[in-house]
Amino acid sequence: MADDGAGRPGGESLLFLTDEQLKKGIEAMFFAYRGFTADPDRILAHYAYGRAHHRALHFINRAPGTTVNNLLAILGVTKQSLNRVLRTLIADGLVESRVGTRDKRERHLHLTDKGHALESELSDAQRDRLRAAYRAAGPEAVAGFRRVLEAMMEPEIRRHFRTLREERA
Amino acid sequence: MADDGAGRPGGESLLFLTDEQLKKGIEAMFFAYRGFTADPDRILAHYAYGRAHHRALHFINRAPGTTVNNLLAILGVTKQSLNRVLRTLIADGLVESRVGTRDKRERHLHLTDKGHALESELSDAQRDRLRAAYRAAGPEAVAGFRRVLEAMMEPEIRRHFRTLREERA
DNA sequence: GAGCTTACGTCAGCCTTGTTGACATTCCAA
DNA sequence: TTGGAATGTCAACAAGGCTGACGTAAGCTC
Repeated sequence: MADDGAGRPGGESLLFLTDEQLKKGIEAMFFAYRGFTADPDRILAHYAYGRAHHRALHFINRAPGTTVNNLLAILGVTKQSLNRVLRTLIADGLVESRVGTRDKRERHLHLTDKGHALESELSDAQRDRLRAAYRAAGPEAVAGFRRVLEAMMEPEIRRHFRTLREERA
Repeated sequence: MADDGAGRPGGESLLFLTDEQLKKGIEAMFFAYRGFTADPDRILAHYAYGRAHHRALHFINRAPGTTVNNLLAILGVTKQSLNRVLRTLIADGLVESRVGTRDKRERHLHLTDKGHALESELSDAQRDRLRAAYRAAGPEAVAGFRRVLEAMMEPEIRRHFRTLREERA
C-alpha cells in the first residue's frame, strides 16, 4: 500500500484509486451483489422460479405495456432466453401478453393481479435489505453509492437509466 | 443533486428511503453489476473460461495458499461446482495444488506464472472500469459507495470482508 | 490401535439460464 | 406486392449451479 499520500489542492486524496483499494471495491461488489439477490432467491425457490423470472416481473412492473423487444434490450438477453421465461409466466397467469393495437406484431406485457402479488413479495424483500443498508450508511453515502453505480454502467444503459429517472422524477 | 431535500439536525432527509428511490437503487445495482462484469467476460470468452474461473483466480491470488474449503466458503458454492472449475485451471497450468505440510489432507492453492498472467489481465480490465467510475464520482462518493455495499452484505460475509481489509490495511 | 471425523476428489444426474441457428407467421411500409 | 421487422418456436448445446453417493487419506479421540 502507501503511495499517493495526502490531499493536494484541486486534486483530493487519490488513495481510493490504489490497486488495493480497487480490488477491495471489486470484492465489495461481488459480496454485496450476493447479499442483494439472496432474499429474492429464497422466495423464488418456493415457486420454482429463478432470477430471470424476477427480472422480467420487475421490469414489466416498472414499464407496464412494454414490448418484448424493449424488454430484451433492457435485460440484455436473447429473445429465445426471454421467451422461455415469459412463456412460463404467462402460462402460470402472472403475465398477460396483449397484441398491440397500433402495431399488431408487438406484444404488450402486463402483470396480472397474481403477477403483482409475486412482484411485490420479491420487491418488498429486496427493498427491505436495501433500505436497511441505506439507513446504516446514511444519506450522503447513498448519494455516493448511486453516483458510482451509474458511472460503472455501460454508456448506453446509463442513458436508458437516466431517462427512466427523469420520467419518474 | 436533486432529491433528498434539506438536512435537518439529527434526522436528515429520508426521501432516499422512498420506495421509488429504493427501486432505482435496485435497478442501479442490476445495471452496474452488468457493467462491472462486462470487460472480464469479454476476455474470458477468448480463453473459453467463465466467471467462475475468474472468481477462483481472483481469490486464489488474494489469498495464496488458501485451502479448498476456505475458497468454498468465500465463493459460496458446492465443492463439486468449485472442483469442476479448479480441475480445468490446474489441468491448464494456471493453478497449482500443493499438499499441506502441517495437515496433509488440505490442498493449498497457488497461481502459476500463467495463472498470474490471466488474473492480471482480468483484474486490470475490471480495475480500469472501477477506477474510471471512482474518478467520475469523486472520493466522497467512493466512501459512500463502499459503506452501502458493506451494509448490503450478509453479516457473516461482512465480517470476513472486514477481516480481509484489516489484514491488508 | 480402533474408530469417528475432516478434507478432498469424483461420478452421475438434474436444473436454470444463457447461447446459435433455422424457420414460420404476421403485418407495416415503401 | 414485396421486403423487412417483430414475434414465436423448435432443436441443440454449454456453463455453472445443485444433490446424492462413494472412496481415500489423514488427523483426532478415546
